[in-house]
Amino acid sequence: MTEISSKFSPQEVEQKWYQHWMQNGFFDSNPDGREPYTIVIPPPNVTGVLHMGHMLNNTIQDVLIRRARMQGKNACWVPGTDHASIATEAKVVAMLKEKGIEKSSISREEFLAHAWEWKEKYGGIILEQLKKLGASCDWRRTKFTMDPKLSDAVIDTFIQLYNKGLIYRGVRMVNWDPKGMTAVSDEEVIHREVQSKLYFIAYEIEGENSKVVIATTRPETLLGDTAVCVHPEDVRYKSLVGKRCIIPFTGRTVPIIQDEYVDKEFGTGCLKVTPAHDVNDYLLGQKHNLETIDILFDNGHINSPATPYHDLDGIVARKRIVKDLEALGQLVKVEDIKNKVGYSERTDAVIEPKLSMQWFCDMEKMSKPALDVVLENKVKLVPEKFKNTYKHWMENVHDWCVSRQLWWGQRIPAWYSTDGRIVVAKTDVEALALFNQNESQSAITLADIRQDEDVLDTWFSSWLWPISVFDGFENPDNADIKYYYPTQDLVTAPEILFFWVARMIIAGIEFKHEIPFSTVYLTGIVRDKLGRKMSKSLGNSPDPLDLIQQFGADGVRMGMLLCSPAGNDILFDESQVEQGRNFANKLWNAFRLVKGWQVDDQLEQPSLNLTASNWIQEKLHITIATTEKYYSEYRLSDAMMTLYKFIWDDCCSWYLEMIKPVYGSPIDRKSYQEAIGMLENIVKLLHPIMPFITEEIWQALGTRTLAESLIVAEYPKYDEKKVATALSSKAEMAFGIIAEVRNLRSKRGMSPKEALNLMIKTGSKENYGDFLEVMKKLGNLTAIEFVETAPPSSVSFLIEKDECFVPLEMNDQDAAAEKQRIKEEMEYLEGFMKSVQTKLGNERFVANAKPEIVENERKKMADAESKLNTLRDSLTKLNG
RNA sequence: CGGGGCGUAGCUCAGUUGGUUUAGAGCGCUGCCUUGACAGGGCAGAGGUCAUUGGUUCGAAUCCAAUCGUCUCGACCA
Repeated sequence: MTEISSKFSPQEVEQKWYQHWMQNGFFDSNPDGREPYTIVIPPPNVTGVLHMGHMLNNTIQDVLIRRARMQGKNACWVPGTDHASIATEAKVVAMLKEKGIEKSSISREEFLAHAWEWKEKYGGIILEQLKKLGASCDWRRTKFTMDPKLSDAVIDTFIQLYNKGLIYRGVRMVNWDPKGMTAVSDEEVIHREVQSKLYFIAYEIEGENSKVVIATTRPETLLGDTAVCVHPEDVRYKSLVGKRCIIPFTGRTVPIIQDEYVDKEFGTGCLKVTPAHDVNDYLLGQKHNLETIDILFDNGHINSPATPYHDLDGIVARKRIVKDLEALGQLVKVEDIKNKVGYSERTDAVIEPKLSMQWFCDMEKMSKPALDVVLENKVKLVPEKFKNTYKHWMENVHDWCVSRQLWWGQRIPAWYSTDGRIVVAKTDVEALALFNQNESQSAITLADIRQDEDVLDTWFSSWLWPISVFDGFENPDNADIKYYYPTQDLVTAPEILFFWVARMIIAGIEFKHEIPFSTVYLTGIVRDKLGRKMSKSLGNSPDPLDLIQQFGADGVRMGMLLCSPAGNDILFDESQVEQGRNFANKLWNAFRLVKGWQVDDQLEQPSLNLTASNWIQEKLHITIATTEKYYSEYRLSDAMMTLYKFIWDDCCSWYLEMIKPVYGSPIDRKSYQEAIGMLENIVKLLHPIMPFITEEIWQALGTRTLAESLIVAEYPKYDEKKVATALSSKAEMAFGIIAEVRNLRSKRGMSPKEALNLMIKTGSKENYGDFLEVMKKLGNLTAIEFVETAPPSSVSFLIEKDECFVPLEMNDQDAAAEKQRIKEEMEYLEGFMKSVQTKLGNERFVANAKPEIVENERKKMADAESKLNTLRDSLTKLNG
């Protein structure tokens, strides 16, 4: 046994077994007669590297998949990545810039060639990192949202929805990201409260020597003002309505109009209206037929050729305009104000509301059935509290802006003719045919049409994921899609419940007429121990691969699970993965102990070991039942903790200590084999959570064929017969006595090696019979006898209703301490009885409470009374 | 501003439709213990007016209301 290290070292073990599983195809799944269990991975961003959120999320998926596999299901975990159009395009643009190439100087085709090259080089990193974690994905099935088949699916569904009238093109106010130079969806805008300034600016009234003062946080937008608006009931401005005022720097005059939208209390009660750059102003503009003046270039620079601010950056222009207004005496005052500003999720640029021509997906009709399936629990959200959030969002959906002004992604299959017509078709040839189908006179040619320059939102690919990874669009009858769809569980972060989960449900129903998965497990957000979200900018996130290196993948997996109750955020602290590593080490040493025993075939099994074996079997099956229940409720951390306590406390602290032969002596064959069997059950139960160390121990416990690898071993099943022995409560009493005896030694400064005798005064000796030998061994007791009366000079303690005595020489000090102890115990009991008596003395309690509750209170009372009597007797004797 | 969640031991959390001892776990903490599987260990111990206030009830950590704190989602107040 000396050749087995006392410390478990994960590194080489992890690599060895991951290769073993991979090379022998244990992760692979093909349709067959078994029940399928399928998870599609939430495809990480192809530019991404593994962070703590991925670790948690993918650990949970792997636990579910490995457990299902051991339960005999056909487990299929489909991996892949998404193309993350904005993020990837930004990275490629940056890379090109470093090489001295401007995106604007190359063609779309050249750019895409660079992008693909970049993707091939860096795109697989995150998947390789998942392997370090132990993820048992079917890697043969790895998909990318821009794979030909998945792209075809995107284009085909776009065409299909367009033909159904669910996709349209229109000028709308969109969220413009001036850094990414693209529109983004509402969901990609993060609103943050910031400290801003509110500028009060005087506009001259045309033809009069008077002014009107407006208030704005964005003075530069005045260049695009096309009205000033007041509240119709605002008496202060009644006389101004219908007049015109002069917009500074532009020489333009705009009407003063009235609308109830204006808040009389805010600012001066006069609102400047810029329909091109504010959603509300846009609505006002439509209502009052106002002109729309777009004063921003796509890069956020001012587009106002007649003014000195032309082509200045928006922020620079703001400063200049404020300064110039001040010089003109038109800046009345500046106030500090807190307001919410939208930032781009991808580039962190300030979002500019901007009017532009975009493609939209009509969400209202499609979302209704997707709401119903969740409300009816056909798609179960775990934890359930997310149902509310989901409902609220689905009842207030807005149309989804699906076009992006980028090159990286699926190009929108819309074609424009030089005479201003639009068709949607898969290829230019098909488009041309559509253009010409009703043409009686001169048909147009390919040279007369051009394709839309924009690509589709990445989520327009991801929402098809559970179908497209199985080729369910092009080949709707193929074996995979028929077998694996709908999938079972989806594990993801609550942040993308709408971005992704809701849209997948919509797509599933729309295109497949079936929900894509039956359960959505929403993990918590990983935060640091101060409760802050982990982020690159804060630098508060540990590197997951460093953690694995330091604590082992098993330790990290277990550490993460232990502290992640469903749906609650997890406050990550390194001590948690340390706990995971320590647990792995504990298991390792239990294995080392058993493996090191000498076996003597001549030895009979002692009765002690038989009891131990029966008792631990009983505990094992209670544990199986408990974890089973927790898994069914997706309470993984509770399942984990149940196993932790079973293994550490029941198996290591009690069972192995019971059967452990004295140093240097051998063990009997039967006990040895039972111990090995117990270890085998433990590693099976633990394998989904800690795959590496368990496979290592499993393989070392016996000679295994390939097919007998732990990853495909049969998961232990609950057996009612095993708990019929009813040894648990007896064991608890024995353990209680052992603890009291140990405590007694400790309090008196005695060595654990000093043997003692024990006497028990009880009415039910049968409670002890099985465990007498256990008590002797673990309590270091020479003899245990049953007595009718208390022996002289002894320390006593109570176990349930029974009194136990340990005969000891008692000096006065000992006797006094003993008396004190008994008195304290009596006080506790008296207090307890008083509280029970209050209940029983209350007539209304006795009248109203359920009979069994009242009966139980009476029993509590009687038990306490009998204990109290026992203690009183002991005290009398001591006082003797 | 609106919706939702959460406040139980130093920390992270359990506590099942109100009653099983005067509330539990893991970690941490304190004391003691090392030739003997493991100091990444063993044994023992301390530690909580269940956020606050009121209500319903024979009985409340549990149900209701308000308050405070905290997190989260949503929103058009310039």
